[in-house]
Amino acid sequence: MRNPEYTRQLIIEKSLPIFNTKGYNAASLSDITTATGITKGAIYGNFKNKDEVASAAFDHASQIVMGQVNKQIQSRHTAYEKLQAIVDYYAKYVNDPPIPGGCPILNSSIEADDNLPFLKAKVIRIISLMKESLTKIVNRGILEGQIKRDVNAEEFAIFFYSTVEGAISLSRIEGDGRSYKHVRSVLTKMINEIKV
Amino acid sequence: MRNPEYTRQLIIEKSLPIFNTKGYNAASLSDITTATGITKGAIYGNFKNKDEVASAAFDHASQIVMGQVNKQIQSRHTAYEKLQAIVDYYAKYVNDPPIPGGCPILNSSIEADDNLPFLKAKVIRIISLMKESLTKIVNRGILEGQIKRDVNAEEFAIFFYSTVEGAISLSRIEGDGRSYKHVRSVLTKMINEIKV
DNA sequence: TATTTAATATACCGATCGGTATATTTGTAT
DNA sequence: ATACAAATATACCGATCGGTATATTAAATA
Repeated sequence: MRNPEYTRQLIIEKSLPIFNTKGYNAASLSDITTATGITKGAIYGNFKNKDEVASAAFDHASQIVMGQVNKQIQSRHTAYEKLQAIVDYYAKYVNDPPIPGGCPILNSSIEADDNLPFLKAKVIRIISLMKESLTKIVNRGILEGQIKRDVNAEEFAIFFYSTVEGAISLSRIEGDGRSYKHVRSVLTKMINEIKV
Repeated sequence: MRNPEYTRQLIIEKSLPIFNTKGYNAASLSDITTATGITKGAIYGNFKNKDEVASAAFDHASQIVMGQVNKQIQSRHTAYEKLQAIVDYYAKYVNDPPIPGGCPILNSSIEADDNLPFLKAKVIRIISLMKESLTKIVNRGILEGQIKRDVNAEEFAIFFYSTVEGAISLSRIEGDGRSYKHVRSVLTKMINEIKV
């Protein structure tokens, strides 16, 4: 009662930016109680433990990121427009990311790698989805005669995603978008080069 | 007495892999005392606080990485060979990095970004050195007629570094080198394309 | 409106954190 | 050999951690 679904959602939404900025270890339960205005009792009434909160928060983050990326993809009608739209979309991760703290996939990837197996599995899955989505764009582009037939779709997708994530991390730590702009420039050229 | 320089070095060398795998926050003083076999008294006799230990450890990491990269650079005599050697060098970061936990620059970049200003400054500096080093390779390559004159050296350097770091994070979380191999393949093509 | 039950708040737990004050040990110089 | 000083070890500090047991509150049912 007192709407546990709302409480659960409140916890997820308020804790996500905390996990994404401070990281899983540094984000404390008291950070979450402060941010939500509710108590530990309510948190542990809705989640088994801190891992489950972080897990749910990451799922929420994945949903946001994938949703926004898919929106970019669906609003364009050719493969090269879709790719360019994704590059442009990620530009905002430098100064105004959809979730404070930068890209949650990249952040969680680094932190979960050696220490958080429950998160690692989720990160791997969402990265796989991203790669798959990008690969499909290229492959469909080839089928529809927009992209050159000799392009290795999966290879291009992995390369594309690596470059974008790397550029975000670079520009974020530097605190300005110059590096990302340079990378964007190169990626734009590459997108144009694989056009038919 | 009892060789404080040795003790200091011991602390730095033993704490570095701990910081690099667990992250600054999760790495505890007791982790370090366990790894070194010395006590907190010895640590605080040689360092002001935990920040200073992490700071010194990161400096050590920077030295290792830059040293190994420079070794790759110096052992090749053309720009494209140098660039290819760097790509090949970073391949080992996936399964057998020089410092356990992956690339300390990337890891620290993500963790320091929003929370650790003392580390952030150091990360920015070492990234700047990496970019400068890569830019010089390309520029010198242009001057010596190995690289096409219309290549934007700084842009290529930033792009190159972003891609490599992104590829490492991808391959590390996935736990195998397939993604890195794909990225390597694309980068090799690009290196060949900027050759005269 | 009284009762029940689910949801949230409160109060507390042991463990561990970074850090410090002090005791002990060790090398050095006298 | 002894005294001194520097380096390290020990013992302790308050704060905070994640987590839990219990009390309180509020909605649903009757």
